[in-house]
Amino acid sequence: MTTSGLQHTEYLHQFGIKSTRQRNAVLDVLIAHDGIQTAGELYQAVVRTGELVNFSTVYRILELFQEKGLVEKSTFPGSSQCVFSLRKAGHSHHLICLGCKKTITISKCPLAMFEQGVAEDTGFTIVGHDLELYGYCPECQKKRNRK
Amino acid sequence: MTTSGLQHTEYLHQFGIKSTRQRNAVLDVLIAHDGIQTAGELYQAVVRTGELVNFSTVYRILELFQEKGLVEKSTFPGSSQCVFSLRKAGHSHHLICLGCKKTITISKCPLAMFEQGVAEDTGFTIVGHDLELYGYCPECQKKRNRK
DNA sequence: TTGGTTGCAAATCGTTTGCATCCCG
DNA sequence: CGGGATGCAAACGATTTGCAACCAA
Repeated sequence: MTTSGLQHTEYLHQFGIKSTRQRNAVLDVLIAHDGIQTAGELYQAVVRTGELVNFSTVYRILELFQEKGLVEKSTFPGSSQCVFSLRKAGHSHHLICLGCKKTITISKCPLAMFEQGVAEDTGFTIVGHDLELYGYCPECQKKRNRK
Repeated sequence: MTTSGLQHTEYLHQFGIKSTRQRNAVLDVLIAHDGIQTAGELYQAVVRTGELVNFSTVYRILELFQEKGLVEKSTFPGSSQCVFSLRKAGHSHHLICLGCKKTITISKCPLAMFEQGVAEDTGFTIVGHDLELYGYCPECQKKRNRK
């Protein structure tokens, strides 16, 4: 860990989250990796930074971060595994490469008007949606073509 | 079970699936329930019809049905549980009530053009997407307002 | 000081698998 | 009859929990 610890503390406080060594470490990893990762990958990454954090603590921290709106929990397409990502300002979605799991954050969301229409048609109050796009990134496309 | 067994057999054959007592029973439940359900709910429903089917068989059948394009596997928002639903003709999505889990199938999908734009921007080949809307149905809204 | 946070280990949940038996075609 | 389908029980991976020790405020 570097001098960023203090900044993390402030950042967490903004979300009403008490700062601890472990939470700073998890936040570090979330910031460093722009995209989605499973709890396991996140845990591995924390360990790699040299910080000692228990696996169940990682889960508890992720749950807390999610409640406070700092991270977003979603699901890797097809699998039943949860993935986590830092919530960006505003509303965004992910484009996920099925080959290498590379993730691109998409800040445009085409659903606002659509939701409104659906709400009118159904009488539902729509509070949100899950949207993930998936496909293959340029590199993985090449690999697939070679086969 | 009623006389529908024979119809189910034909239906399954259309998908290249051999008919068995257990598969007919699962298909029955899938047809009866318009919307998504977890493997567990589906299993319970099968048991309730009086058919004897093993839990792991249900999983195997659902996996097979999915491979053959008869059912769709997705994820319940927020949770890590898989849910299954009969695949409708064409492309569709679900609007899920967070209160009572009632599901409405939405046959419109606003993403085709959006995907094209994202593909051009990123160089990705986009092969699909997960989209689920969630909110509260009219009944559950009332319940919530009473609190 | 003290209530919230963590580590540890065990429990739990959903899902998958190996293998012997069974049944559809 | 034969190969695929099933039941059973055990394995499995991911996630959650109870409890005692610990630490940030």
